[in-house]
Amino acid sequence: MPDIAPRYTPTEIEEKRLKLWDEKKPFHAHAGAHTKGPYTIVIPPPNVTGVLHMGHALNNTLQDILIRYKRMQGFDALWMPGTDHAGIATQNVVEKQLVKEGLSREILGREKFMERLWDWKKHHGDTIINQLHKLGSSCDWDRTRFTMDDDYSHAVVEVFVTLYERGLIYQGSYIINWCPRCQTALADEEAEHKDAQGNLWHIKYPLKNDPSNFVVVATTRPETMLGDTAVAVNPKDERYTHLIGKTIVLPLINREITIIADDFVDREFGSGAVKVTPAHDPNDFAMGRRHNLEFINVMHPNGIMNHNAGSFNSLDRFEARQQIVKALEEQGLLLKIEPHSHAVRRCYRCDTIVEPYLSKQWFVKMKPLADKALKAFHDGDLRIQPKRWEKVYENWLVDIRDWCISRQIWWGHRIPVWYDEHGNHFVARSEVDAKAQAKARHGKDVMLKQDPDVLDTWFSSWLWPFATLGWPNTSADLKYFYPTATLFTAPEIIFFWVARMVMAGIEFMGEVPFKDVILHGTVRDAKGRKMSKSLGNAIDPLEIIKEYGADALRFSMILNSGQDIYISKEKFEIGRNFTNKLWNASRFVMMNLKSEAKIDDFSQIDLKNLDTASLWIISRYQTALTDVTKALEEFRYSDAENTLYEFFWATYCDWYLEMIKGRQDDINTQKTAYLVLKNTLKILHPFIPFVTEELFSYLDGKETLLTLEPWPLIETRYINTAAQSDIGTIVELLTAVRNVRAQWNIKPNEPVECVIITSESARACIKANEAMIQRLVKIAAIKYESSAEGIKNSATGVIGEIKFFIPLGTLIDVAKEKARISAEIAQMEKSASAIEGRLANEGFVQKAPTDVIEKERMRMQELKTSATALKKALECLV
RNA sequence: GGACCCGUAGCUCAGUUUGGUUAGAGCGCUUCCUUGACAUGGAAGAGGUCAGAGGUUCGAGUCCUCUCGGGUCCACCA
Repeated sequence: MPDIAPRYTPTEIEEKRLKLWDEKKPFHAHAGAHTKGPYTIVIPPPNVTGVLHMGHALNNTLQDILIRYKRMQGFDALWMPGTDHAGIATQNVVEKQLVKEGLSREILGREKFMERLWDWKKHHGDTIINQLHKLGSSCDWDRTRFTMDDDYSHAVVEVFVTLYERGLIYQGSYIINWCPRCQTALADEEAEHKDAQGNLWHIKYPLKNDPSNFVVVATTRPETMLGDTAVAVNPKDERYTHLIGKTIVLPLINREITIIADDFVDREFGSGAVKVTPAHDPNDFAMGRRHNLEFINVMHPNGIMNHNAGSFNSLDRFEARQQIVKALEEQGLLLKIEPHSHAVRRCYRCDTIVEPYLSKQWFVKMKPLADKALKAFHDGDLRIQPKRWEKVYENWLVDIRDWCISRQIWWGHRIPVWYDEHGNHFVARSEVDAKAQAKARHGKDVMLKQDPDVLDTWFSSWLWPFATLGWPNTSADLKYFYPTATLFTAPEIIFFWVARMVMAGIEFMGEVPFKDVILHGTVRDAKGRKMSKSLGNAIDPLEIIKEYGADALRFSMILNSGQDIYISKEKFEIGRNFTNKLWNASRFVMMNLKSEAKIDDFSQIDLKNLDTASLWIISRYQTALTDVTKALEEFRYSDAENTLYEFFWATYCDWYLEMIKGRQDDINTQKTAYLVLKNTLKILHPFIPFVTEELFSYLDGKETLLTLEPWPLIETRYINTAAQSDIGTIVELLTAVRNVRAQWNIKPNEPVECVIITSESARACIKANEAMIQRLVKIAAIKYESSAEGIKNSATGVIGEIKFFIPLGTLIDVAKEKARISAEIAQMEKSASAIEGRLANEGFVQKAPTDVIEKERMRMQELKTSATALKKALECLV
């Protein structure tokens, strides 16, 4: 192996690593390869239309950290990758292309259009997968699935048919959310509420028998009045009781409608009378059913008024609105226009205002599914983090409404339903099955036509955790790797995806699809705005990778992640600087490293002859490892990185490597520096996989696939414990400094660095005064042994022994130092008297718990003695 | 209209669950330093009425109420 290159070039080494990983396939998971069992996660499948954005980068980095960690722990760690066909989104993209060519899907016809879509998928659909790959995601790439793969589609059909057979899928005419631009039905979740400034138009509806009298109705959508088939009032509303049953002549088209009474009507709102348009409003639809009203549809699916609109036929719905208002005004039927802000539903894909529209669609009956998902949650089969999202999940399931799953587009899973010429439907797994059913029904072969619609995208994604493993076929993999362990995703899709996956998992696998759901924040710019292309504030992850490296991208992002993540380009310098530091420190350790120093285990270090700084770093390393492991177990990745950043940079580099300069010939020191670095690289690997593996391979002297290396063991014997105080040690320590100065001939104003090993009892006291002592004598590190046995194992075997080495050249200003210490003494005395005051307070003594009082008393004692000791210490400074 | 989250140093956040040391960290900033691992570096330092008001308490960043500011999710009053 050649030496580590003097300069760190992320792009180069990342390419090299990716190539190696593609070749060796270390991410491939075999059922039963390891004793620890399976650990599965599935990727939230990105859309095939997508290009990598920061949200993906975050989501996938989190998953990669988890799965690499689990792999190193010895699990059969499977990360299932794949993409979603994203029905409407993808169809829109291709339709836009067609427009450029002067074509449309109607011109092309279904078959040709589908070809174009598959073509598009083939050439662009894997873009995002390649980009995730670049990020270092350790997915089992050979298993990459697509929601429209043959076997996956098979699963979708199976689910549809099974649910139908279980009575959980039905067809019906209802008011659904209709996007006039995409010309398809949308689920409730796909029609987003957005506030809009509109008007409330108050319109006079004349009575038939008394045309000079009116009922006033208010509406935000005047164009729908053409489809009115009643006016409703509250039965308890005295203003109107005499009018119930009377006839009204609907203005503009002079159709006669009746005044009905319905409890739904709010007497307080508007005029207290409501126009009823059963074909264009969900409430009115319900009223229409209750009162057997006529359903008059006044619009074409594209939002253009139809023949029922009389003279407004062929106008766009918003144009019609204006014309109608104008006409009403001219006829003196417009009472007033009131500004009114309300929420309007818009298509989540194209932002077009959604029209409540009456049509025949397929629905999933959600209540029975939701109840099971709720029960699983209440039974603790499912945990959601952060906890505040639990309620969101719960509420949605409690108030759940049926799910409209048919879409009037072509890109997607065709609904497995066939119709005969009478309109009877046959739900079947295949056309052959459907034909057989029809034959049984009619006693002869009949012509069947398949439903032209396709299924909602989420009707396939909700099967993702098990359909990717081959369901409905029972494979060994499915049995072994299901259920998955943890799901990392964005809170936006709790309803769309998470809750529905839980339902499908329980319904078809009899088990929740994952134990833990971790919902992470949104990536925002420095000003807190969502990153989006349209705002122009998006930072392209690929650009960051190119400039700083994927490791830097990953590291910076996770380090920055709080609830939401605020990112600007400069933030990525932290990651770049850190990886660069890692590189240089490794170079330093490798300089003049003897080959026998290349060890794998701490037991190969002769602790008895080890310098104290090395003992200290081993202990600090063990502490860091413990903290990081704990943080990883609790999904606190930002904390884990912080610990590592601190440990490696501030502790290992700034202190330890500086301290051992000059004694690097010592084989034990070399061993320690080497092994601690090597293990730190391991611990850092899940976070920054490229640079750690590259450096590890240099250190190891051979190509190593770090993700297959075992996670380092926590060796508690190297970890120090806390204890009580022994103020004498400080005095002893400071006196010793004087002696050492004399012995080593160091000038009085020249500070020295030292590491001490001391008894457990001195810890608290030294700890409390560490800052001051460091200034005074530069205590680099303190090693504590907590028991007699520990002391026996320690390098010196002597309690309270103080070792000094490495005089520093930096001068300090003694007078300034004295002033500082005096200030500290004053501070301590102040604190002590504050506690004294508290202890003198009757209320405190009477009401505070005794252990608190005891603690306070001890603290005051400590402060007092510390202050005394420091006063003595001042005398040391000549 | 309902529910939730956030407000702590110039910036990003810990700390609040269970009230009890002198409220912490990183970045940034200031000053100084560098000829051999690293200026993508090293050392030292300044910087906070814990959004505001009131309450509970011997004691509040932490618990309660309200106000202000920022954000998110849900929602069929036309």
